[in-house]
Amino acid sequence: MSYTLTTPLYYVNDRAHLGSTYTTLACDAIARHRRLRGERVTFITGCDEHGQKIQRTAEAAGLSPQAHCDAVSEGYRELWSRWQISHDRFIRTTDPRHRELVEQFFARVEAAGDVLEGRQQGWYCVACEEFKDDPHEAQDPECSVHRRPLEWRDEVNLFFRLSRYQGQIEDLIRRPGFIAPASRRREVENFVAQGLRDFSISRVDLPWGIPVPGHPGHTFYVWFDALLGYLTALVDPDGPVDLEQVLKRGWPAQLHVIGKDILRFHAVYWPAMLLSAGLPLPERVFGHGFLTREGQKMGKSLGNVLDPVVLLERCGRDAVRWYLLRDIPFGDDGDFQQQRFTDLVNNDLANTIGNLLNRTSSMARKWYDAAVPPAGDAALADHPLAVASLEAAEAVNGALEALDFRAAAEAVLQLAGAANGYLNDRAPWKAMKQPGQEAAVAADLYAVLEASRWLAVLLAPLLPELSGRMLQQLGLEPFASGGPTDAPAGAWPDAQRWGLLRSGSPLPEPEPVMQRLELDSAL
RNA sequence: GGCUCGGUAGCUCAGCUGGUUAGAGCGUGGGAUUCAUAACCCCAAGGUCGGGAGUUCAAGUCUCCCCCGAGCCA
Repeated sequence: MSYTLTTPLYYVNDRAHLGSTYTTLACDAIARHRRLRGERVTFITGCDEHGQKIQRTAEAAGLSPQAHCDAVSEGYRELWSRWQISHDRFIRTTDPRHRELVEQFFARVEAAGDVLEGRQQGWYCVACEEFKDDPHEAQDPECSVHRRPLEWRDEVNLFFRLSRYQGQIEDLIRRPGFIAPASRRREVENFVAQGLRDFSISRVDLPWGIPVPGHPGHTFYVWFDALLGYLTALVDPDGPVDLEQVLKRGWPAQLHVIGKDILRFHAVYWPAMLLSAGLPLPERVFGHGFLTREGQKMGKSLGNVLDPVVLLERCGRDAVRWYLLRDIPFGDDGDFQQQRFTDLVNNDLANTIGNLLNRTSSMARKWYDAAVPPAGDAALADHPLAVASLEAAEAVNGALEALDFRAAAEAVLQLAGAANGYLNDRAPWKAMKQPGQEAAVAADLYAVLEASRWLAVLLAPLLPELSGRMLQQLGLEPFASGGPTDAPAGAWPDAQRWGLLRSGSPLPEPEPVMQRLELDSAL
């Protein structure tokens, strides 16, 4: 089984922000889950680097466009590395290989008769890189999105014959699961129902772009070139560029994760382009929501931008991943609230899960020679915690399959709650003071340690690092989920069996696996 | 202005095709406990389900209008 998923190719107009970090973290969790299940994953991310907006941003900074792109895309690379994102490919649309692929793709589209020449006249927003439908006679119109003046353009452009694919696109978006979450589908359906219009795929007098072969003076419209980055990413990094090759390297993608604002491009334009070029279509496009902060939009003008680097340094990867994945329904908009962030991280991770392992391991070490106690009856499959563990595993696997991180996290917490409750009911610290209770206490502690092992197993896709620390605390090896080479196929599913923790195996001295957050000042 | 999605306890959200006293977690208050990261466990208070009208024996759940938020298209 092979699974290809993508983040958007981030536009290098500005540095990475919390939104792109959120998207990328979510994709990372999906990629890790698939790898743990033994699938061959190709996780693609990268940068979209062409367009007039980039050119002007670079000029404003006194840099060449290339230097600007190099700097910003390097910033992304570095950020993903700090977050330990497990992407397999990082594609830049300024990569010379990308240009070759775009040329090959365009040749197919042109051969299919889908490239038309047309005159485009109207008001243009450089920030959107789009023509607006404002009337010709409008006086100093501005872009409703960017509140910046529009520029008058009158040029001959190349158009992609989108109208030809009306029927096929209608069929596609009707397909259950193609547009996710399902609540986003109708919006696209209505858009398509209005009738698809050919859209322009080239610009004239725009040096910072890929030249259109056979059409001097034209460069490709950024979106046309950017979407193709998903294909370039799959081309063999060392061999010659061959479009046909992507079919053997993971295309079609199983999943494009994007922000809800660019759903139309991915669910309508992109599939039509692929149809024209005779390539198969992606299986699913998931449009997630946006993040606000303390109820307000984040923005430079408000000065409330949350820098992912600061967040990482002050709080750590596990905490941020947990908060974003566990508290924000994937697909909906979410609000980053510092108080809630600290509350959830401390409660769930430090207290409920971390402390459970800590208290149990400490008792086991104290009374059973610093080792996993004899299991006794606790090894049986009908032990209450065995049942609870199995249920949690089913819930986690199902939820992750459905991209419902929140439900997965809740299932983990439920198991942790059950284990804490069990411990309190059985009160081994009391029983231990009675004579003849050693075997019963041993079984209870074994059961809770084993349940803790399950917690670590189930957390592996969501919080690989915490999972690893927990396993080490139990004297076990962490799961590798970060790359194609280091995942022994089946190790993770195999770990989902009750009673694998071996009695008598040594337990290291307990150390808190999760530090509580103490955030006195604002981030 | 049009389309789409959302507006349920202080906070984040569940509530399937309308039907007993509207649920969970966090936060708050109280109790119990000491194995543990002032952790864990138990209990409680808190909501006229954005507003208004309507359909129905019965509406958070259906219809219409309005208000607020988000995205898309104008």
